[in-house]
Amino acid sequence: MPHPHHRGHRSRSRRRLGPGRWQVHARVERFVEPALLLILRDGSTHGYDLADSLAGLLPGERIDMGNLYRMLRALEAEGIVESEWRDDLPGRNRRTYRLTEQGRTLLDAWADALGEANETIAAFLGRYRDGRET
Amino acid sequence: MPHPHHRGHRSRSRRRLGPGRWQVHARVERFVEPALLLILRDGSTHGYDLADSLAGLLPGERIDMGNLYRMLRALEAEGIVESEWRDDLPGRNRRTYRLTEQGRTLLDAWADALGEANETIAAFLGRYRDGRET
DNA sequence: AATGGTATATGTGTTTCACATATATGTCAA
DNA sequence: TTGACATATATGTGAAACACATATACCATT
Repeated sequence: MPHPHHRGHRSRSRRRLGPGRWQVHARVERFVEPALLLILRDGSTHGYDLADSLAGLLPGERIDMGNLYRMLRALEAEGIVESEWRDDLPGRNRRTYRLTEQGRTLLDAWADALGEANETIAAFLGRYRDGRET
Repeated sequence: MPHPHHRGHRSRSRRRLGPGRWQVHARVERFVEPALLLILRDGSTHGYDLADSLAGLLPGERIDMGNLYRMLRALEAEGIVESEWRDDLPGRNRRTYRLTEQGRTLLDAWADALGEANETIAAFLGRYRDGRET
């Protein structure tokens, strides 16, 4: 039984590579949520299958199944998604999720917000490049 | 003396407005850091003044002075920025920051990462709109 | 001397998240 | 038929990022 001990404190967005070298990763907070909603808008599925679909929308991100299921249950408690146990399908039983009307509304709100975020980032990059070119 | 009690748990990225209505805010994690570095690349200043400049890069965000100063001190500990106390300037004493070589390298890494994030968001929005148009 | 703006901090609880672990079932091969 | 492995759905837990509150001190103006 190996000691967990003190696993070195790592930032989520920055990882040290060497003196003065950082591997940086820019993440949108809670981005799995809108990704989930978008996938469910295009057809209902179950949690485990959602992980595969998420990989396409989240390049370079590792999908955490634990947090994914937690999020699905939270979304259901809020009326964003609805689920149903299916035992008629091949393979073992699974819970199938679909988007509600409220979920659709929330997806639209996320799309607006992500559009704004994109403009904010674009403005940053514009100013960044302005300074480089001179 | 008012009780802090249980201040209702608020998400940073979602705020309830009514049943089925959410105010959504898409944020890039740790975005103040690259913003800070970009501002310092274009000229050194002190913390309090940085807050004003940050407002331009972070539309709709409230700048937290406490966390801002904490971040500046952390960046200095990592060699990303350097600071100097100035008592020769008008007004009260203040600590003036400037970007180091390492800081410049980190800024470049952030710019790369933010470019990727923008593409990820754009891909999301593309798929979102594809579904709407049909 | 009191008020208010400037300037730099620390304290602290919540949310988000990474990583570990638990549990049960279906499939396939030795 | 047992063992290994993939499928499928969860819970436990600690750390990082952050929002909000508070502290301190100086300067200018009334």
